[in-house]
Amino acid sequence: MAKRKRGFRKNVPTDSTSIETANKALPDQVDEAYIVERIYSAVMEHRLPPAQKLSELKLCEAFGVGRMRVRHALLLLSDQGIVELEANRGAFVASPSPKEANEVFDARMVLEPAIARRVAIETPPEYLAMLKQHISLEDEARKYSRGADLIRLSGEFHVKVALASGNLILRRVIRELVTRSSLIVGLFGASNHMDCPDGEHSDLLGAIERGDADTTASLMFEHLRKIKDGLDLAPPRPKEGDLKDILGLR
Amino acid sequence: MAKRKRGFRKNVPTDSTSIETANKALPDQVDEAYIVERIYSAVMEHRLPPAQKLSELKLCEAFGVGRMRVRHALLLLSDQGIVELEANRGAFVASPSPKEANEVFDARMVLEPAIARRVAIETPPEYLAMLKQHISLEDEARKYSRGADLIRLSGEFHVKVALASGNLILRRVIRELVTRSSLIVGLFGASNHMDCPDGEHSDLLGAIERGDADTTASLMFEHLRKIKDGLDLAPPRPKEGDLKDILGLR
DNA sequence: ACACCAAAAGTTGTCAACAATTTTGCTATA
DNA sequence: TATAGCAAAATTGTTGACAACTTTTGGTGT
Repeated sequence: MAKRKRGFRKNVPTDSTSIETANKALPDQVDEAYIVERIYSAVMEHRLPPAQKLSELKLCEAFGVGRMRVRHALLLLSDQGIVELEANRGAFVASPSPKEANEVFDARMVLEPAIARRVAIETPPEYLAMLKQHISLEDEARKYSRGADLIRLSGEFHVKVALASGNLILRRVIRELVTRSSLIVGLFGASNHMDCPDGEHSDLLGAIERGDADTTASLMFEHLRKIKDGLDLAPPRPKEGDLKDILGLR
Repeated sequence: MAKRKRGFRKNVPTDSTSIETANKALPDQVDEAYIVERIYSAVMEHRLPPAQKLSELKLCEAFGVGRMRVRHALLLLSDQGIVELEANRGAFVASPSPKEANEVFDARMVLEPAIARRVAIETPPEYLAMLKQHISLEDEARKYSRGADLIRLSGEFHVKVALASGNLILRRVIRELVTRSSLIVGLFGASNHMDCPDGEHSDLLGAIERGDADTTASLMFEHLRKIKDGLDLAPPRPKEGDLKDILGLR
């Protein structure tokens, strides 16, 4: 990512927007990477819904930066499938089609078991501790029914497993896919959907701790399959033109 | 990627640069994706060496576009580790450190066997034909000692295996890693280095055709290990300041 | 001859104005 | 009242000028 030396902000917004929900102070230097991170987070926490318009002006005000920074960030996000750019119409949070959704989960079911297997074979102890702590956070969120936190944590677990490989490239790949999955779950998740069924992360960690590579891989695979099966991808969502069909007019 | 409707070029360059080697006519619409593709290709064919300066002005002339397009392309490339941006100094073809090189091959050795396994389990016939044809291209290049072609084809084979999964996300991930590998081989490849040893791609395809998933995965793993072992990653390359050490002065 | 400093040249980063397009709101007409 | 057409407003895309920084060049003094 680009390095910035002289990244001075011009004006700090007084109000917080839908993206800057928590009244966190903005960092001294707001660069493209920071904006990308914040949008990633907002998507992961289901605060930015699919197809949400991302107006340049609003983002400029939210982050207190010029339009260029925002456009750069949106370009990067679009390259990763998190945002869709339409010429002269602006940027929108991606709204994956069922076909794309299939592709994302298909990719995850190929990649994540392999990564998890590798983690099971050899995990630096500090990463094991991180995973353990993460699961206790999940338990706590579940215990106190903090739904929003649980959603975020469920996704983050997968990212942390990838991180536990010690390889930042793998983390990056999985983070991208997990974020897109978050959009997909928001779109296609049934009402009674569970993002990551209760004990499964815990079972996975157990297999990793035992160094049981095969079990780890197959647990990860089944775990993802279960999530995917919980989605309702069958009927392709109707296009704009089919509005009449949706509303039963015709 | 951003869609463009009115992408008119302003002036077509008369000379061809190091990037625009083949005197191919530029497409009507030169968008960011096209520039990115061309730089990808140039890196894969070892025509753009690591640390090569990518001047905005020269790229503008080469592609006949405004500075904005070029900057967008460079930003995307830097996000993928193909290009490094230094503030106020410009863009350079990435020059991976031994540590990064390790990380890239490490990631490939985790991901590619899993992808290859999946391809072995189920390959649409049209992709099988594509892989076969590709190997015959490689054979031809070897036969007539077309070294430059062989380098490019060796890398492309891995991308095509990923493509044979039918999943474009997987293709994208592997393409990024293969391109970075091309830089790494250029930097750390021993003089007698073989990018992809002779018969190995052929063996791999054989295992895929037989549907032998386990063999496919392990062949891919060993293949990558062999390539990595052919590199000389041991001594971290000296930094600029250590020039005296290199020249034996001090 | 060499180190040091200053000016100049060249390149990148930023901004603001403008152009192009889409969206919105209004008006006239059937 | 509903609709088509048109004008205004809002938003995005692009360009060119300028500012900030780096590198090179040339000069000066020791």
